[in-house]
Amino acid sequence: MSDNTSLLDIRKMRILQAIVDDYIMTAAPVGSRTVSKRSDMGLSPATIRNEMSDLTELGFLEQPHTSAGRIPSEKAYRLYVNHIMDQAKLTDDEADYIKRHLDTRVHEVGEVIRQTAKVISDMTNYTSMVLVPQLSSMKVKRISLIPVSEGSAMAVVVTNTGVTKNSMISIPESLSPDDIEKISKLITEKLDGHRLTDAIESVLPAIRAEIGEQADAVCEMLEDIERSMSETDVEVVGASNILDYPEYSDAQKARSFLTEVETGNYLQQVLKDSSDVEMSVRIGTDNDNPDLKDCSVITVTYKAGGKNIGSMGVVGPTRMDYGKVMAVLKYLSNSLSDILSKLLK
Amino acid sequence: MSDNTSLLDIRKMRILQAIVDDYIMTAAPVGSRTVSKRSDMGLSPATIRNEMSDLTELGFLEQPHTSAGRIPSEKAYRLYVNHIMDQAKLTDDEADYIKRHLDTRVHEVGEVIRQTAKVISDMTNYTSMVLVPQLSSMKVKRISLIPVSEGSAMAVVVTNTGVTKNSMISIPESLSPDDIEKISKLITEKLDGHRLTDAIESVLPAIRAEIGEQADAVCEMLEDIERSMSETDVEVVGASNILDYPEYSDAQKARSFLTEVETGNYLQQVLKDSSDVEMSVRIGTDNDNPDLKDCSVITVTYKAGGKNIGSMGVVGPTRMDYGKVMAVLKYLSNSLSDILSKLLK
DNA sequence: TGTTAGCACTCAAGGGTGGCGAGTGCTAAC
DNA sequence: GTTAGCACTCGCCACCCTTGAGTGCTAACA
Repeated sequence: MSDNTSLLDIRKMRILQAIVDDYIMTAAPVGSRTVSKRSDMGLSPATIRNEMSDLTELGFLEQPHTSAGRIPSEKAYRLYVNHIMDQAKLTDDEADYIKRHLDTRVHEVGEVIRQTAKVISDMTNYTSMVLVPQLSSMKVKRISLIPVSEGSAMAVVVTNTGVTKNSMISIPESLSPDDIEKISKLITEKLDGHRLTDAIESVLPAIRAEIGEQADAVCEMLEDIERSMSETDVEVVGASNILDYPEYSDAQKARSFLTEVETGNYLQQVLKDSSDVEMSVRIGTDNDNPDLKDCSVITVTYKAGGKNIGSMGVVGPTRMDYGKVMAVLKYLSNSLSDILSKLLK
Repeated sequence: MSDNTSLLDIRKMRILQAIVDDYIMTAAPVGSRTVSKRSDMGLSPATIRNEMSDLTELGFLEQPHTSAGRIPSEKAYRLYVNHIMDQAKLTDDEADYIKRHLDTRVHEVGEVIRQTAKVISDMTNYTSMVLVPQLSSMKVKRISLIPVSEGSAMAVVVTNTGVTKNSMISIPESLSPDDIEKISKLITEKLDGHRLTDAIESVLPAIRAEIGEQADAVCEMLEDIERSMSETDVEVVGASNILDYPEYSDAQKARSFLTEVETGNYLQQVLKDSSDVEMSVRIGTDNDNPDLKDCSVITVTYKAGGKNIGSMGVVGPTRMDYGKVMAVLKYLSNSLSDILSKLLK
């Protein structure tokens, strides 16, 4: 991958940068004259043409048809992101915008997540997505069971970091509300400090010892809780932004993008898969999802208390303003981590 | 409104019906020949033309340009929905589809709501929305406060119908977890059988009498709970379906529709406003929202235990298959009411 | 040897033209 | 009251031509 660098001399790199930069702005094939006109280039169109011809041969550029300009290939975007691109910094205005819109007084995790997704989407004008903090890696502080009706209860799990999640579970009819309260206390006591995923193996024996008769029922409940807690939620904002980009002016293309985003399965998987790499960039067919073959997905992680607890990202056309998006995501990763670290203290 | 009926003789009505039916199917202006060819009409194009000319004068039809056919006006859709349209019944296949896809074994309200929204959208191919059951009209059975971290707790409200809702609230630092548990028991006891909205006026004095010192803090908490509980959630599915209709092939139009649906404020308001009329139909500019001026919104209510507890509906182009949508919604209103009545018993 | 000017060539996009067909309104006859 | 006939309108489409942006190649130049 990084061998690519040695394949290209500095001039080719600069020309490729010019082409990618221009194409990201305009979505129109870039011609030699356009590149040559860039003040800092100092080469005639003819020379540029020769270089562009080489770049095409090397697989970095493509030609929609003979007499059109060139457009960058996926390979070009990868090189661009890894070696060429200017690392953008946010302007003061942009940093300001984030500060004003991430309200640190909000005291609910879900609300902060939604705000963050909104800010990402507003600043980049692409589709943003934020995974809500994952419980699986955290330690349980408390599990409350609240009787709701015959045969059902709400389970609320609170972790040591203060992240909460709740879900309805079914309970055996044989358990009275009092029993439930007792069990609720008991499992909180036993699970305190353990991961939920370890619950069944490590803690159940102890529970079984104390409540012989109902043990099976409790075991089932715990499994139920564990199952529902491992379900992930993801907040998606700005899906319709895609319609601002001419490559999606075709209703059919837009439709398949939006359907994919609406169901969200693939993107959720990407966020989960990337939740341990600080920043990941998937360009075009890196996404093994045909509906997103002309899209790029960039993700970053966020932390609380120094530990990764979730990830967030952006989906947009392959012709994406990588510099800007990466800068925004990096900045917001820090902001969100700060806020959550305080919030979940 | 129903005066319109007397303005039109039966033949005009039948012609108008033919035109609306055809336009709903094809989205193309309907000409006199097309109407005449309908087997049951038995009139020549020329006669139809005369009638169409009258209908245009009366404001039921519009002409995009001289030599095009006619398209129905909003006024025509209103007449069509109220007096002309054949009341469609679902086919056996469709009823079957619903039975198979509304899994009655699911025991969580939220999940049932999501399924319902999905089914509506799949069957109609428009955008569906379902308001989750509203607590405001129900009586409280239990309020649990679960300490999460210093200064914050999760409040879980359970109503007598078994609907639950939870939210984070902030609590005074001075309250210990034990205090919270005590208060949780106390307010459950006092509020049992009351509406949450009455809580503060009717119940607080009693609470105040029992816990003098912390009463203000508790009062604030209750207000906080009440506020967050009155927030409504709405499940929206199938927004991208709009791209299947040629009137939204223009990216700009599609964009404004999708943005409006994505933020959801207006539609949420409509659902809330219509939560006491069995079925409501808003056609075009009935929606005082410029982004939806070419859309129609149809809503129905659903019940549990004989009482309206929420509403759901469909948004789509004004050229909407009203008969089908109304049939689907009516059927699903019953199904959902049945399921919820059992679920929330 | 690298750079550049010149030139012939390609091809998409845009504008103009004309025919086609769906539709209308009017009139006159049944 | 209904209908056939007819002249007229106008959007759509296919066709053609022009334009212009862009290319590749070649030959000359530093």
